[in-house]
Formats: sequence, structure tokens, C-alpha cells
Amino acid sequence: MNARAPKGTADMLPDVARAWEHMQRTAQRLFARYGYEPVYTPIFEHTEVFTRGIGEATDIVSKEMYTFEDKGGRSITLRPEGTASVVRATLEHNLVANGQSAKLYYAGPMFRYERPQKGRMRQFWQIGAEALGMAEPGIDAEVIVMLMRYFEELGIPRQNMRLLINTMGDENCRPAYRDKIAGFIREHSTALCEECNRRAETNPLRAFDCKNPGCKDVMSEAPLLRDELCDDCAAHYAAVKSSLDDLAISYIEDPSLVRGLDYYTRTVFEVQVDAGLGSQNAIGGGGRYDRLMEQYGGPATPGLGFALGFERTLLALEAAGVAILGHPVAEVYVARVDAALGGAVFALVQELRDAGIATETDYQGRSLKSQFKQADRLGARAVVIVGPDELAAGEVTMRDMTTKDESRIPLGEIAARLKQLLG
RNA sequence: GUGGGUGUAGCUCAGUUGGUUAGAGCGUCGGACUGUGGCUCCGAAGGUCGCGGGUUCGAGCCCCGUUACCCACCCCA
Repeated sequence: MNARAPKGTADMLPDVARAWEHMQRTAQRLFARYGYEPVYTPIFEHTEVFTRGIGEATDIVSKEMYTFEDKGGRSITLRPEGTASVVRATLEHNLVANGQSAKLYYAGPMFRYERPQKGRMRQFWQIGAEALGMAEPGIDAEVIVMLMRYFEELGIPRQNMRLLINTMGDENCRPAYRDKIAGFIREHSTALCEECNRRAETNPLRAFDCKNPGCKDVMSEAPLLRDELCDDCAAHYAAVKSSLDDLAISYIEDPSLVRGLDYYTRTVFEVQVDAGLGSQNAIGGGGRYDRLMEQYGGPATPGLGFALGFERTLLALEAAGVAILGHPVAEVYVARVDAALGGAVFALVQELRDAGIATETDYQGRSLKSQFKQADRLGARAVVIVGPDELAAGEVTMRDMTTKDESRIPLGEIAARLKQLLG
């Protein structure tokens, strides 16, 4: 038996699990203020949900999916991202029929078959939010602001983050631009890498993303979509920027920001940090996907959203020196002078827990000294000592671990006294 | 898929030109006039030195293979 988690997965031990819960709670509180409601979609979907939505030519679909055939012969894929599923669910349940809108958020594990490295896992967690049915540029800004506020609320200093934005155009202006870039790549084929040449056929815009210095040079001369936008897209982009300005959210326009999913239209954005993530730098990103619902056979429905990565966010938090503190494991520790008193202790511990007090005790027959050490380690504010002397008088000793004050308390009053001490 | 690095107690790591009972710190457990914590001191438990071959009188140290993890490329959260 190989007692090891599979490659690219990790156990989240209490310290990390606590951070996870903190990140989820923070999202729940914040997103609720923006009108978002939770949604849980399956962790696996029919493969087609992703191939259609994300795009056959993307890295995610072409080489990173966990796809398998189930016992019924269906092709199933572990979700590599959340948007496709949420949009599928929205369509399936008619959440935005007849001009309705929906604001939904989700959190959970995603799966991508890649070589793991710092900030990249095969199973990784994301929180995402999707705003469906709204085409106005104001909602673009709102989504971006909520994402930035989330990171800030967790404790990543604003100056540690960089918000990049760009526009991908729409079906009116992008095809022409796409052809133009494909042509540009062909013209400069000798100066570009093999991969970029291949991109001319599959997804020309991704050539902007190439990290090869030679390609970067060449692509810096390429025509920009910004200059080829149709009027509607140009107006939308201008309005988004203007809203961000109004909200004092600073951003960097990055024409090379393309992102790895085919469904994006118009606004795309990414939040990057410099420290803690190894060679990665994005902690969150997203964009608008006004045609996605139609790709699933649904009515034309605009939408946009973002996703952010837990692992990377935690790395960024650590790099920023932010500690996520846990609650004490126990508020009260019940110690017994000798093991024979177990019965009385057991009843008392249960009574305290029923009274809402986090209570811990020893089940290993340890020395009183050791029990005190344990109480200290668990962060207990008080220790209740159960000994023969006390019990003979129907009492216990209560020790305030901060002030070291001790007093004998009748058994019947101990719960109330402890609650009083704990405030 | 490709490349580099690492793999010694629960954790972080030392282990000299290969040499005889493999060490430290932290943590854990026990103790310091025996019913009491956080400091200090003492002591104890705990290791197939990733695994398999090879070289050697002898290998944690050298060689080969293998595996795991880490990091990087690609791309992304």
C-alpha cells in the first residue's frame, strides 16, 4: 500500500484547512454583500461541457483534462474550472430566462493534469463568482472590484497586487482581427517559434502570450485589437475603465492579456502578485463570456465572472506576512488528579460541551502536570481540576490560566462560572 | 512531455578524504521533595539513512538503475 497522496494533490492539515475555511468564510460574507448566492455544481461533468465551452484548442482541453469513461459508457471529465459548469446549470434550470439575471458563487476543487510545481497542483481549489444575464459595463467593474476587495479583506496589501485588464472584442470585431493576426504571424513565421506558428492556425491571439523573447519582440509590432474594436466593444471597454476610475481601482491595460479559455469576449482581467508564487504570478482572473450560453444551445445571455486560486492566494498571504490565526482548540480543560475519576470527569466534560463551551480532557491517563501542559497548548482559558478532595465536597477547582487564580466551585455552578469567565 | 535539484528520527537539518554503537535542534513522553501549565534543568522513546543492484575488507557517504518529492520549461488558479 502506497500511503501517499497522488502526485499533484495535498492533504490539508489543520493549519491549512483553517486557512481554507477562513478564505471561504471571507468570500461568503463579502460576496453576499454584493448580492451573490452560493451554488454547488457536480465535480464531474459530461466531457462536452468543457470541450464546447473552454475550447478544443486550449491547453486545458487538449492536454490537461482528467477524462474517463464511466460504467455506462459516458465520457466524464473532472472539472478543470468552474464557469462552464455554472453556465451549464444556469441553462439547465432556466435561471436567467426572460431577462432574469443571476449572481452566483462557488468554491471547490478543480482538476488539471499538469506537472506540479510551486503554485500549481493537479487538484487545486478555486472560489469563483459569475454574474449572468447582465450586459452593462457597470457589472464588469463591480465584479472586478469585488475580486480586489476580497484579496484586500484577506490581507493582501493593495500595493502587492497588480490588476491587468484587456478586451477581447466580440463576434463583430474579433474574427477580422484574428485573421489579421494570423496573417501577421505567417508574414513573420521565420522569426517566430514553432509554437507560435502553430498558433496561427489554432488560436492566433495566444501568440501574444508567448514568453519566447524573440516572439515577444515580433509580437510587440503586431496590430492591437484595441485599435480594431467595433464601436460597441470600444464603448464597453471605455465604460468599464471609467467605472474602475470612479471607484479608484487602479489597473494596467495589457493588450497581451489573452487568457487560456476560448469563451472570453470583451473584458478580461487578471490579478497578479510578485512574491511567493514561484514562477507563477496570477492569483485570480476572469472575464466576460457573452456567447457561452449560446454555445450550449441556450438563449443569447451575457455573463462574466472570475475565479481565484486558494493555493496561490495562501502563498501570496504568506509572502505578505499575513498569519491566519485559529481559535483555541479548547476554552476549558478538565484535568483529573487520578485516572479513577474518569467517570465524574466524563459527565462534567459533556455538561460543559452541552453548555456551549469548547472543552477538552485527557483520555490517556497522563499525569496532572502533563494535563496542564496540554491545556496550555490547546489555549484553554481555564482548567477545571477534579480531585478526590473536591468531589468529597461536591466541588471542583477552577483555575484561571491567565491570572492563576484558583477557587473551589460547587459542581452545580461550574458551567455558569466558566461561561462568566469566558465572557 | 523535457530539464535540474533533493530524498538521514514526527518536523527542520548535520553527518568531515567511505571506517567500527548514525547526531543536533524542535516536537513528544517522563522527572526535578510525589494534586498544577507557559521559563530552566535532567532523562527517555523514536531511524528499513527512499528502494534495488554494484564497487570495496568495509558505504548514509562512491557508481548504476529505479521511485518519490521539489523547482523550472509549456500553460495557467
